[in-house]
Amino acid sequence: MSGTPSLRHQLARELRTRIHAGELAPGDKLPSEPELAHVRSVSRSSVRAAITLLEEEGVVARRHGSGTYVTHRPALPNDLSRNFGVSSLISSTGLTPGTAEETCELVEPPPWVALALEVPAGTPVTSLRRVRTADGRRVAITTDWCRSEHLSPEDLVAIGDGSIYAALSARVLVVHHGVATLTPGNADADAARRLDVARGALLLTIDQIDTTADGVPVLVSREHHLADAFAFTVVRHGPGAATEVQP
Amino acid sequence: MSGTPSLRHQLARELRTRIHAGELAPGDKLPSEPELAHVRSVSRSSVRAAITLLEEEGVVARRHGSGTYVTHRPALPNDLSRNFGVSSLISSTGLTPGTAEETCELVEPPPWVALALEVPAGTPVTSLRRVRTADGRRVAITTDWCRSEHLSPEDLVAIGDGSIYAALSARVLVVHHGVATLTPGNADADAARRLDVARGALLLTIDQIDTTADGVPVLVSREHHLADAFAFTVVRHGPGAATEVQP
DNA sequence: GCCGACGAGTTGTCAGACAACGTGGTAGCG
DNA sequence: CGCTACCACGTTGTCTGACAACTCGTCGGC
Repeated sequence: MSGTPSLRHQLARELRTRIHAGELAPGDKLPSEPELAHVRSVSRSSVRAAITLLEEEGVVARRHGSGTYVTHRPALPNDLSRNFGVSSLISSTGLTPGTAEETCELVEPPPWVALALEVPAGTPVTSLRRVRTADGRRVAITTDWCRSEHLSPEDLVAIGDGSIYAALSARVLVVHHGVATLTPGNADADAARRLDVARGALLLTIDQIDTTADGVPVLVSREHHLADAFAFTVVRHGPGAATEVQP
Repeated sequence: MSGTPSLRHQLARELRTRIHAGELAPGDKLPSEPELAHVRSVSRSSVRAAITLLEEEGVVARRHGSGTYVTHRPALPNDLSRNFGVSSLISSTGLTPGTAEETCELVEPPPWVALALEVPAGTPVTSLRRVRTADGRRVAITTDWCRSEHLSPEDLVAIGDGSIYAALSARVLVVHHGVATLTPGNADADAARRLDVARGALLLTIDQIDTTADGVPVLVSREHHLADAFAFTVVRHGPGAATEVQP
């Protein structure tokens, strides 16, 4: 697919890395656009486009006539607006991710999953069920479903610890974005046993539908997280800046 | 403060409205950049900058040499990445928002709130505590804290049903973004009484710190939502597109 | 019928210019 | 000495025009 990302995305990525690396601290002023353009030997248009990306991400803020500044923004532990897997979620806290009780099979999905995957009810789909651990402690139950013609159970066992996203990308099914729904819940008997906690323990459930840029759903997942194992955060923009809902 | 938003933001807003209004359906191709520029009598640069904003929001996707297309994206009931108040959250579901048990006073905040507001522990701050209703049903408990020099208790009772954000904006304290943390929980005795539910009922708690573009914290809030009253969703981008965490 | 080349249309990048705005310094005034 | 008004400079915002890179339908040759 798209071999090289566009120039502005490369530039944005460079700047983002420099900022996150601490080279540019919050409140610092970025070099001026003409200067950045000269240093990298690109046009000012491209630099501007790149900075616009970062601005929309909330990483920097522009001030007309003054300069562009790195915004004061806390390092978010687990930014929900980014689509990471559970493994990177765990390793980002410094713990070692692991897997227990992995089950990979062809199953008849729950109705809501069939609906999300746009397959007729009753159609068998590939399912991957795992209990995830952090430094050995059981912290989450995850279930992934995808259409059997996209990934077969054999494909899944082959990838092992690799990301499902990577496996899908190899099949030209690049996940563009996912829509997640969050609901609190209590552990039922089965979940309590798998997670090795008392029945009724607090869980945060994340149901998610991942789709390509064309709107084709490729992956549906349900994750039950132990409430005290993670803190989920999200940056919320606005309120005035954008978005009004209409009836 | 910034009287007029920059041209590209105006253009982006227009396009966004047209798309959300259904004038441009998912999958549709936008008019070409030169055409949009000509129709609105602005330069192509500004149109490009506007579309770049929408692209980063995930509303449209560009394809080099082909065109710009509206992405397939479901209408999200309550997009967490947007910073709306509880009132608009309720009214967006078609119900009528209301308030019960409103308390507005000067209090000594919990330590985490004092920390977030960057005031010495023990400093009295303005606090607004409300039980929110939807069509009369009690659905959420919200508590807002802000520094007393920003908004006094008298200011708050004056605004009545108006938004706190609006009151802050009038004081040149424009909220740029907020960072929210989500945790599941069970209703304690007090919460159960206020919400008129059984003790132990499932709640979703949202702790949020709103700051200006300069990183000045202006509003801290804690909201306890009845789990079955709302569904919170968030769009998650990636995974490949952006963001790699580094140690 | 199939395949390759072509061309119109679109986005991506470049270059240079001027306008709008903030900021700091400086000269003038009280 | 302190304060204010003004001005020059740097930075971002927008405009104009051009060309490169790419997509996709079409048309001609085989």
